[in-house]
Amino acid sequence: MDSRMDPQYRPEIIEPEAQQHWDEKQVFRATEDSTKPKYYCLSMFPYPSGKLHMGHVRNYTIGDVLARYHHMKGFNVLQPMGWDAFGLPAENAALANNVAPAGWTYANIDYMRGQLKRLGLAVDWSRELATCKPDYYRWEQWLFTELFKKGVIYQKTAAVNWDPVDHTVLANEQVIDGRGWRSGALVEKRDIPMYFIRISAYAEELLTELDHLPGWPERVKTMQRNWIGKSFGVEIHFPLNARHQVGEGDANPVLKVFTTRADTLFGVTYVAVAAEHPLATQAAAGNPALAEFIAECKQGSVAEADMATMEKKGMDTGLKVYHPFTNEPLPVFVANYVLMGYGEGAVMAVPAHDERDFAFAQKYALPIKPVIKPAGSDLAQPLTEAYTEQGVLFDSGDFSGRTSEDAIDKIALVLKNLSLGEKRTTWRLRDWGISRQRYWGCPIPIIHCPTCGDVPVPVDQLPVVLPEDVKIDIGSPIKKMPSFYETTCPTCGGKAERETDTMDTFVESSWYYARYACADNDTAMLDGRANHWLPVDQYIGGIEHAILHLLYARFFHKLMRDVGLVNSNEPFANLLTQGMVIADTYYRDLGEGKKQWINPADVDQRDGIWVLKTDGQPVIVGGTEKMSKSKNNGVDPQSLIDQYGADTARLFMMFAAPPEQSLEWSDAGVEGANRFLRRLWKAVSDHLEGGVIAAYRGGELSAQTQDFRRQLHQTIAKVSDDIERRKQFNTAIAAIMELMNAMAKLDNHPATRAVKQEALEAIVLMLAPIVPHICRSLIMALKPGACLMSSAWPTVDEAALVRDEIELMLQVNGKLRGKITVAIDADKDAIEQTALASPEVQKFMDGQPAKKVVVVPGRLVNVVV
RNA sequence: GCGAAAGUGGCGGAAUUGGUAGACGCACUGGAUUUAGGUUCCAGCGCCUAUGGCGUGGGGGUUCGAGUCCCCCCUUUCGCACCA
Repeated sequence: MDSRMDPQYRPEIIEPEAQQHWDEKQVFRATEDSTKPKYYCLSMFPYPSGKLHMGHVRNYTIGDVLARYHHMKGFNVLQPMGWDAFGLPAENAALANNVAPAGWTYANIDYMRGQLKRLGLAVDWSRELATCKPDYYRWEQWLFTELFKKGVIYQKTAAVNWDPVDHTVLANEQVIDGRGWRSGALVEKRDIPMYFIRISAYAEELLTELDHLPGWPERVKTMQRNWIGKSFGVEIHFPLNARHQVGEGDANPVLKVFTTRADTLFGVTYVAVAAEHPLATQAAAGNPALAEFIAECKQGSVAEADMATMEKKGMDTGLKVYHPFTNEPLPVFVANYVLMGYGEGAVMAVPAHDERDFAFAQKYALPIKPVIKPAGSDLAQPLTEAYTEQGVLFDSGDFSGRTSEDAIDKIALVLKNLSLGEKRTTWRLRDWGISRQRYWGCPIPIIHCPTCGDVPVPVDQLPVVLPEDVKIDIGSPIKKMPSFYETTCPTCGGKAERETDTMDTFVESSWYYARYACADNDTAMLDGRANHWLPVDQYIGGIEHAILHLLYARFFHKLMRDVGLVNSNEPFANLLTQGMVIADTYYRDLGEGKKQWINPADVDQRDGIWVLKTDGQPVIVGGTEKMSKSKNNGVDPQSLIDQYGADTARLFMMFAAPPEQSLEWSDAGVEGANRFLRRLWKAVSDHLEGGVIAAYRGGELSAQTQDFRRQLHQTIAKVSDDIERRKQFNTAIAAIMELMNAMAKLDNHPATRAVKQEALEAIVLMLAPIVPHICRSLIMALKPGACLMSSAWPTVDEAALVRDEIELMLQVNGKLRGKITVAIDADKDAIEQTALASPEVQKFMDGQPAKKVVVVPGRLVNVVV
């Protein structure tokens, strides 16, 4: 093969050849082999939206590099792939194109599977799963019934976005500026019954276990901690009637509030309740204006970001509550910024020490009463803004003079003695509502019986199969399909109706990682193989999943543990959150604020200005944004692969940016990646023209070749560390490029050629996880008979790293002034003497002795004069 | 609004533990090769008033030494529970 090696790099020939070979030999098939350490490498599975986008290519290349690297390091690697196949886009596509969601989804899966295979991923396709298939979701339904029986799943009402024109529930993304996306009608909040999973019961464990996940990015853990939001505070009861003596509180009805700032209790000037609070409903009964205001509060979407940014409004209910200590009457307001779902749905308002309350008090001319001041100084009054720091109490009765921290404890104690409150822990985390009023999802396995109530579908009647042959209109077709919902009660045998809601698609993605271990099991959700492979050793996916998906999956793992399905506590040992793929945007102004977005592939730069290729007329350059349909700035990976091959696509993705950062698309960068691969091919081809030679095993080398060999082994050490520990592939590639540049300067003596053979073998193997197809061809050319998939990762020859001299930077007063060369074992005194004697230092000493000399071993000397 | 990150040449980025700022690549410039374009190869490439000085979003601080640590500010991005 060596002498007959094609002098041209032809990815269109070698890539299909390699893929066919791997496929036929089933080299990526994983079996439970306990003789080797296991490595379960998982990338977040794709939603089958139609075709692969660049984000997928990036995600799966990162995963593949890690999987292939660990394979070369001797691990038994599992890398599976599947489809997160239920979801809203299938219903939208069905409406737009008049096709059934199932057919659309399956066609997309088939197409995208082909695309993934063209990337050359080391995936075990025998474990492929799709969440929309009954053999997957039947186990989700089974677990639902188990959890329902345990009381972990329960029913209650919750607010949804209701479109009053289309008579349908809208997802948050279907609400645009408070209106339904299709009807344009003002959206309302509506309470409907839904099923909830008690994630709140696991809040403490979900929080504390974060401390035992060293392989997770700190920022993801911080976001999850904040999301769970454990806060220590005080529940305070405000009596609804004035008290005539202490201790009367017991029989007096109270309004409960929760606060983390009980120290500000004497600064309360009003209380505010949510629109849905019983007290608000009670007050509205005889107050039409208030009833109207409460109705107005129910307009708009349920999204928290919308609620938080809307104008803060309120209305006095006319009701009063009484301060638990001073017995002072306080007005009760209904406020649109108080959330019924958090704490007690009521807050005590302290305008002097809370920004929102301050703004609200100014708007409605409510009193602002400061009670906290910084330690050792006074507050400038009147306040121009809320003082939100903790400090020292004043004007607070017996508590004046205490610090905030001290006062919180003391106030809680006194309240407890009065039976008017106590210390409490609350959580921001709410139970997970999993009911969706949509069609394309996993049916909730519940039967509503007029006599027996909600009955879970018995195991022998599972799965409840979602009918796939349907016509899509506004609203879920199974809600209008008696053949689906008419049934009999499993308990009493009487007429009953099936639940027609489906589950949140986050449920499917909360346990798929475990199912890959035993996707072929048709008698149980999971078996012993799950415990062999779990936890996932490396999970890779977008940072946008930092909270919801990753928290739900952690939660589900604990649920599965507690029904005996898995024996570990956490699903993902190491997490890598990859950044977005972004690209420049181009547009033309159509007037009236409308823009025509133009794809980057259709523009060209001519004489410094960007023009549309088809008409040569200029276009406007927008910002660099996430690749998206709306900005038409997506670059199709398919055309990239067709033009340059999968290896170029993979190399560009890995080289352009470190995995956690966003990656900017660049046509020129792709060219550069391709150029490097052609140079690599040519380097091997040129080297082999000199004839077959064995890799260097020892013997005399010129100083230059010895230096190069040291660089080779330093590079092996660096690349291994970059991939394994730092997961920073761009610097690994850069180091290999540097090594290639250095190699090009070497001579062709036989000893040097042996070192080049050693270097090229190492370079090809180090690049193999990133660009496997070209490396398969090159290793076979370099070492006739070699097989890439059985080649081991190169090892560092410690002897090659030895050196006897080292260069130190020379600084004077912290500024670089020169360099000195010292023996590797030179001590501090010797280095200091060499530095002080150097002409660079003498120039600045001016005959004076040095004030100080700092020696940093192996790095630099700093002389202070 | 709340929570979390990130700002370094013309561009993407490097600098791993407070110790040579700008590795590697792109773009650009000059040269060689070529009928020409492309390719390939060689060299140069932070800025300035250039034997020196200034430079990591802006302002202050700690240190012999700061892109890195601390305080304040600005900008951008991500998430916010029914998009996945």
